[in-house]
Amino acid sequence: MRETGNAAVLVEAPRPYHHGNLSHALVMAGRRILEAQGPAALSLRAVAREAGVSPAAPYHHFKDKGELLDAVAKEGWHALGEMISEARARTFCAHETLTEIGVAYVKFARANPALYRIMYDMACDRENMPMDAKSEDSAWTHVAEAIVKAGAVDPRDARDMELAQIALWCAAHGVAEMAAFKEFDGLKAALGGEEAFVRALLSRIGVSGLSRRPAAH
Amino acid sequence: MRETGNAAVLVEAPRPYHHGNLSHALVMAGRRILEAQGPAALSLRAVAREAGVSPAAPYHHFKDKGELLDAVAKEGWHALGEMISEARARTFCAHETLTEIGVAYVKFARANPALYRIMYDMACDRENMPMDAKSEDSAWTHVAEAIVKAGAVDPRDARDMELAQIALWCAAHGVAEMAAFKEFDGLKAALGGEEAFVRALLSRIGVSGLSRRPAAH
DNA sequence: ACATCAATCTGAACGTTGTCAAGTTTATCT
DNA sequence: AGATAAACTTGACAACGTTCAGATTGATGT
Repeated sequence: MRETGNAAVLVEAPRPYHHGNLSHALVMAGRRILEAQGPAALSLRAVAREAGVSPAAPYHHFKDKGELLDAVAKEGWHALGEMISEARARTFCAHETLTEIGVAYVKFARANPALYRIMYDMACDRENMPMDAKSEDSAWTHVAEAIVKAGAVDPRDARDMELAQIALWCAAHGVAEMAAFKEFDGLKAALGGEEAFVRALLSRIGVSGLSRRPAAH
Repeated sequence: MRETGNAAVLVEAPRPYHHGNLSHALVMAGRRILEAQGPAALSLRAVAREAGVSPAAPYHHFKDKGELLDAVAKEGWHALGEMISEARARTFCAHETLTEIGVAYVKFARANPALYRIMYDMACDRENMPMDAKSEDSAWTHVAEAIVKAGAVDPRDARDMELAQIALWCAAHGVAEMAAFKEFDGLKAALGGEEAFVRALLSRIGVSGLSRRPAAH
């Protein structure tokens, strides 16, 4: 890609003036900082530093700090989508699929808490869904499929369909963020680890039974 | 703004050097800024400015910006607790109570989104619950009571009890944050407003039936 | 091959933020 | 009254987001 010299013995070539593709490198640097030092350390300048460029360089690729974070978030949603796809591929019965997708979602959010927070923040304002439902292979459509397979939602009732999807998303999001509370460390341990805790909550919420039509009260 | 003159015709006395009780005034100023200008505008200096003191004054009452936010959050949890109490007082049947508590929770979070975000952030790290369960009259105990009354949770199984409470909390939190997505504006309108949307989600998640023991899959 | 040009990156700057040390003002206690 | 502690101000520092005028480069057209 870059080096002109004979041997770049170490990792990086002696950084040519033009970086190759900085925008991608910046996003990666962002993720690295997020994982290593937490969300408080994620400054534009720190990202630029990590990528080895001047503090003003990012402005040629992103109009804002916000736009950079957007890109990081997009990356995150993509990665989460793959986790969900894998979870779906591992399962057979539809109820199981819903549960496993939920667990995968929560696991991802818990493994990258700072990233997940940014993903959520960025998705809030956007008009369009993070994982675009248009794509045939999106996680969103996988969930829709699983819900239909699982039963009682009439796939012709688009509104009800969407509600069920959102409800599942709510549950996953809620559990993911609650699992971050220190408060529950004791209970987690008592249940045999965080995954058990998460599964217990998801099943309490009735994720695997989300397809049931709600009882009129 | 300052005037020392004879009559403080308007709201405030001509602020003596010692502010009375600044800590409280700062918390209030914080809430005001949060509501009026959003979370991005909530800087220590802005809060101090709003309270009419120098940027360094808050440090005599809070060790950190974080500690100030903590205080703001505490205020928020208190206010939310009152909403929940009211919701409980309005209802009779236990299923209804659970639903109405959920709706009240979400309504509060949606009415003060920036404040709610801070409340969540601050609760994350803390060891102790935001609404302390010890108090006889806490919202947490109200929920516990409603869950027991609603049925199938064995109140002697403390662990199961706690799980049910957390599950309800997850649901409320999830719905509250999902309701912030612009994405769903269309669906909200189609359902006849945000409250209808929220109720549909909560009932889909099965909040009113949270007391059911989870089905083994 | 060479000049041109737009894209890319640097350097220095501005205003704002969180935080601290040192000084000033007020209240309280003896 | 005089001393002591509490509450507040002033002024400073580094770090941040952002901008802008230039320096550097790879690509393009001749």
